Amino acid sequence: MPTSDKPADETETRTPRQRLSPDTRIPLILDAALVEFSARGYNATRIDDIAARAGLSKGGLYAHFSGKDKVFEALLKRSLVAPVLEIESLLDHSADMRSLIEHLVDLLHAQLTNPVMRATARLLFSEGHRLPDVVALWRQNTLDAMHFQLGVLLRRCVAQGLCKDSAVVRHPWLILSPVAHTLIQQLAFGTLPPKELRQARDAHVDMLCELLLMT
Amino acid sequence: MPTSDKPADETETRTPRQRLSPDTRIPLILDAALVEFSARGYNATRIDDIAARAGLSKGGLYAHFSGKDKVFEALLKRSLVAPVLEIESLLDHSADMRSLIEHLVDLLHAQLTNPVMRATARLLFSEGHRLPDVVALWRQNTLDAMHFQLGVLLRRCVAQGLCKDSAVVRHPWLILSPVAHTLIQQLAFGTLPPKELRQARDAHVDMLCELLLMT
DNA sequence: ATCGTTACCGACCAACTAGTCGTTAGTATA
DNA sequence: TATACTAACGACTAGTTGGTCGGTAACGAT
Repeated sequence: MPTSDKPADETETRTPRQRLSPDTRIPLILDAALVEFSARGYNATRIDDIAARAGLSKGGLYAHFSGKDKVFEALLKRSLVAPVLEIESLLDHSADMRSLIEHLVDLLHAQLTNPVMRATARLLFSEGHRLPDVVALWRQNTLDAMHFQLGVLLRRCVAQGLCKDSAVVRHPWLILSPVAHTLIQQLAFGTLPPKELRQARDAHVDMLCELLLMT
Repeated sequence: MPTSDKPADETETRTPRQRLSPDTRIPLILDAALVEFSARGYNATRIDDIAARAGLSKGGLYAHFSGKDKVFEALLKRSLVAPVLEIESLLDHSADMRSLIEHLVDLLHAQLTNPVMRATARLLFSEGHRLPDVVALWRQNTLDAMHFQLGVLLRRCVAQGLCKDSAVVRHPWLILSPVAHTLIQQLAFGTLPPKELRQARDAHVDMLCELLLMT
């Protein structure tokens, strides 16, 4: 029996070589980068780790991206396109104000439990200063757009006599703020138990009902 | 004129050697570490940078701390002792509910504009996972304590007939949440212009008045 | 003055890692 | 099957940085 050309006790699975087109490989790399970057931050993440998770070697990765920072940039830019809030789906409930509020809060909290969104948010806060223009773009496309849409929606409800003209109608970001609080807790303390999340959701609904519902 | 023993164009001020007692040097090191860590994150910060900002060399720094992680730990632990909210100062205003609310919101927003607090918060979110026990301690000492104190205060106001029994009385964290929203914006987008900060403050007051004031 | 203590210096080392590049091997086309 | 193309490999380089250590100098005590 000939001795193998590799040490015989190699238990690792040596996937021979997987050749993929850039269109399928690049998303794999970005998925891997999201996991690695958000787990350890930009500097502590090694290119080799991203490459390994994406199923290729560092050299292979450099065939698709010219540097670590380019991977990071592409990663954040990809997350720009995701719509955060589909206001349209709220219109189905616009007859009953309470169910509209509940649906809205549920939509917001669903974002909180989305791991991809959480990872992106963590990167945005801790490493966003590397790409100020991308962050500014995200602010426009996501945060400001959300505030605007909420404002339009609520003012229409007021005009239709469905709800009171409250401070949160004039300042729609107040509606989002309880979610910001929960997000901060999740970033600082890790995932919250479902019970606490449900309580946060209910408290949020209570407050909005108190502010908006006609007595 | 004899040539100096150093290159003549050395413009840097070579402070000969400043010998300080640990009691005065260590705070200097932690101050420097807060600036450096919060500006660039844990991994991107070099020991030499902290040392230079603290006015000594790397070797000198290692006379006080046995490693980079120990500096970081001492830094976060120091910030634990700072009281975040002096509930007592609110009691002076407890006669007039509106002025109590305004004073409370002003206290919270003052924290937001405190650069030390902002830097600590940034570190807590982006690098807190390195020291989970310190973070847990911070949660107990600061966040939970604040929620508790707010709850006590508000329930007393309700009992005295000063304000309504609102959702925010049952869930005091809702009162803090607009501040969380502003904090997130500051972390992601840098310092906000004073005008926006004032608008956020006013909106916050408006909402709380709407929720709490007897009509 | 001298002596002991210790905060501090700075050259050095060892480990780590971003990025390079000549080579290898899948895949498509003829 | 032969050939061209290119995704992928992996050993290597160059630069960076956490940590060490023998020595130096400031300061208090006698």
